[in-house]
Amino acid sequence: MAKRYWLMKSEPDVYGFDDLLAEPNQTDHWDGVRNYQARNIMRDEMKVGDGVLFYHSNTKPPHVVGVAEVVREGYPDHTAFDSNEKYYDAKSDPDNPRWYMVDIRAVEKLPAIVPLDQLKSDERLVDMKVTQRGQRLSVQPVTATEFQVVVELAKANADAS
DNA sequence: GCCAACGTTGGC
DNA sequence: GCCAACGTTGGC
Repeated sequence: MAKRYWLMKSEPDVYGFDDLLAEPNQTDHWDGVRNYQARNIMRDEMKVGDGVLFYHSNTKPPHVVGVAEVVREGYPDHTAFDSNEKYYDAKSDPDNPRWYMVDIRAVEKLPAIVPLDQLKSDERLVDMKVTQRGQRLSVQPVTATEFQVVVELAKANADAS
């Protein structure tokens, strides 16, 4: 399977790219996803080595901030089993887990952020889910081309500033 | 802070 | 299995 690419959303106030950079080995597990579509992607589709665009939502402006990679494939999200956890789900049984997560490692913080407006205005990115109205999926696929374009936009932004 | 979009829940 | 009610996401 060729390397694939994904976009993962997080609210910077909750868990931002800098938090990932601060982790040992710049690696952490992506817990707390409680959406079946996103779960399926993490459980079934994300593979070690896949590229990830790290996106900050619910901030002004929303933007892509960095690049990460998948370092561990889907495994049960243990935070669903612990009633002390914010993301506890009584319906997820350790013998038959409902929720899964992956581990990602920060690869690089982009030299400049790429705001959502810029993603929307680039004709090469019109099919990106994140640019489409009402698209809330927190883990979504992107194409190799889209991934590359976003990285290039970040570099161009840095050069222009 | 608002609210549109969308996912989930639960009564029937 | 439908669908109304409700909760959440997330841009604006």
